[in-house]
Amino acid sequence: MSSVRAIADELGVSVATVSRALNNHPGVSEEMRKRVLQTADRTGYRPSVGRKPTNVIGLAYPNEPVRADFGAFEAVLLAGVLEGVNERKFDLTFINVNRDKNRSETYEQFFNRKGVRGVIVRPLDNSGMPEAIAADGFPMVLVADRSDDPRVNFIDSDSRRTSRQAVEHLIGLGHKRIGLAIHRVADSDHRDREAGYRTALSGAGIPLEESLIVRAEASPEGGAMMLMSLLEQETPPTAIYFTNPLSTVGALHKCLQLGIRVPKDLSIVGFDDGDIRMRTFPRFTAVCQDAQALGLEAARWLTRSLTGEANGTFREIRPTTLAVLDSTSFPPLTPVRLSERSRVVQAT
Amino acid sequence: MSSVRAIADELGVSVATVSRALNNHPGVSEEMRKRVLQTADRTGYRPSVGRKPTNVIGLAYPNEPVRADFGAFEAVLLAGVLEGVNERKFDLTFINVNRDKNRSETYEQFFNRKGVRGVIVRPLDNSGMPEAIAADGFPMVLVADRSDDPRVNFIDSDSRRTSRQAVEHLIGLGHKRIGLAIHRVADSDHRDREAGYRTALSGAGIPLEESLIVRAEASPEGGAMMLMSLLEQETPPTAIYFTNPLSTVGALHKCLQLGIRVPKDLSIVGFDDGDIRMRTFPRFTAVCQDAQALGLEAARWLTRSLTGEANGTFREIRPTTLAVLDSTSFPPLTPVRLSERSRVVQAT
DNA sequence: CTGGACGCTGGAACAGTTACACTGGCGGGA
DNA sequence: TCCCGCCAGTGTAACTGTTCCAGCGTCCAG
Repeated sequence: MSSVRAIADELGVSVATVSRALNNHPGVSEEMRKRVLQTADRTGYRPSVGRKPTNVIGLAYPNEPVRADFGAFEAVLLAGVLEGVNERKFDLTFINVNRDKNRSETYEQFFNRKGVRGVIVRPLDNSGMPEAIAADGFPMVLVADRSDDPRVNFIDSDSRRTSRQAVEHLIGLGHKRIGLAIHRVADSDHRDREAGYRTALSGAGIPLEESLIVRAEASPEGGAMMLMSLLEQETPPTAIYFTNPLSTVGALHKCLQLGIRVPKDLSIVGFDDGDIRMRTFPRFTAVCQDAQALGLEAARWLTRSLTGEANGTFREIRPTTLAVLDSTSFPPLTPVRLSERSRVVQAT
Repeated sequence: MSSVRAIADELGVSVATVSRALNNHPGVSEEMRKRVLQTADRTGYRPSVGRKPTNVIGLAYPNEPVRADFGAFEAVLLAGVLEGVNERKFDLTFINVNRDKNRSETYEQFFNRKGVRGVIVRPLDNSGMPEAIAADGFPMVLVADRSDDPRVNFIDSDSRRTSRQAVEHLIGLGHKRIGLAIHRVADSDHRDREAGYRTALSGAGIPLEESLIVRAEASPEGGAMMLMSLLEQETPPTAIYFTNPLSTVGALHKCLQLGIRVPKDLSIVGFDDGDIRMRTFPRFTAVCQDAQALGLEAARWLTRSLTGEANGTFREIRPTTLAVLDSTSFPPLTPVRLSERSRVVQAT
């Protein structure tokens, strides 16, 4: 293991210069900084202040500032992560990567500077950050997403299979026209859910109609909008799969408002990260993702990996489950259709 | 500012002994540890590893492990705290006090060892922890609770006044029998809400009936239970104040299940930390606490205090607000009463 | 009585950071 | 042209705290 003094000796400079270069302090030339960083990287330098080991892992958010709309999913995920790090008596700290990371430092240097031994990465966009961290050789695990890069450890849930089951459940009840209400941005989760939907339809020989697929924000308002937009069509669907908890809640709320009886008039399958499906009326049939388990297992593996109890790469895809509750039933004799003025009318 | 070497010189011992004593390492006599700690306390010892300043504040939870039932309130509060620490480019780390704090070390030593410059304290019981931290002189702010100790900085919201307004709102609509559904453990929040209820009733000259006050867990199930228990009474209330978001959600859900029309058959006032009141059916009239602002202002003050932009003590009581939505109306001609078998019947 | 185990302590070497001094190049004014 | 001052860049040394290993005394078993 190299030290600032080893690096200083090798380059023929002083430890002060090395320290300044490593910490992005002013007063050191760009040329010298580059040489120091190269040597540090090559010799595998890790700072160890006073040799004291610190048992902290970071929760790395790429976006700044950390999302204000701290939704249910994030909260449940966090609860799992906290439980997981607690098992090995690690601490958890939030790290705002975009805010603090210097352009010229590697991820390994950045996280070392932050004093964490490993990171749980929660990406919100396609930044390539997980791959870059893994390439730097820093202990990491990506949570609630996946990567093709073989160096990236991750845990994700696959909602494709269960999404297919959910739609097949609707088909089995007799539904022929099934809508899909999906998040506007197509991350891997929502691609899975759409793929499951398409597979179920084609498996049952039901022709796919692009007009039955609508997109909006993953919010209650978005859910209400997608519901309306589907039910205002000429021949509306008799069942809808909402691929997101918040949009499901919004749609169910709108149904109560409009007097649409679920599941008598319309069947709804939703998506659930926690237990929201139990709190709506009616309780809704849902594709369920155990967000807490995702965070728990990610933190567990990372901490065990750091204590030497685990090794190798970690690539886990957890299945989701289908919970059939009260929002799905047989299709109505006459499907519900909304007029332009958002009033309930009977379809012809 | 003293250092381990200064303490060692003063006591005539070695720095190794001082370091061991300060970090609760084995291999140092209890007598020696006590002397070292006394001297450290007296000279105002603060560790500064390599003189590197660290801008981290801790979120101190007294209970272990950190609550698994990470509810909406905690999540919203945390979102505010994260936003607040972000403003001054501080980091946030979770600190599990019961898990890590050694019995023989002071809070100041403990937090210094953890590497945080200040703490936001979120107590879940009457542990006396906030007072002890303040007595140690460590920068702290208590959030979502208050203390009589003049050294304790805190931010809390006062739901007493608005609770009174809420009940007066019901009285103004013509309600005479108003139930109170309250959390089983009487923390300062729930004491406020009960006090507001009592004040409103006595102000309107309505005699208080203890049978109209019921207590249960702050959960959807608890809310449903309290609803049932109130509506099964001989002369049930025509309006109920649920002092907690989750119990309100549970009660409204139960009403939909039982066919009780809110607000036509029964008026309900709830409590909201975020925007849950907008997601239920009907949207419920609520005493609203801005949990995000609580966390935001706590973090803001603490970080500003650490950067020298603020000083003095911080004691803020934020008012709650009454949001009148769709769950409150005039009392019904014949109040709803539930039989023992939980079926809707008409009261005589 | 003696040897080993053990508890406690100190010396020294280690980790990284930073105040201060120094050097050399550059520009501007006499 | 020359000299002074400034400034960027670097080194020296002093500082922070931690830990390995040796030493010293005590106590107990053989």
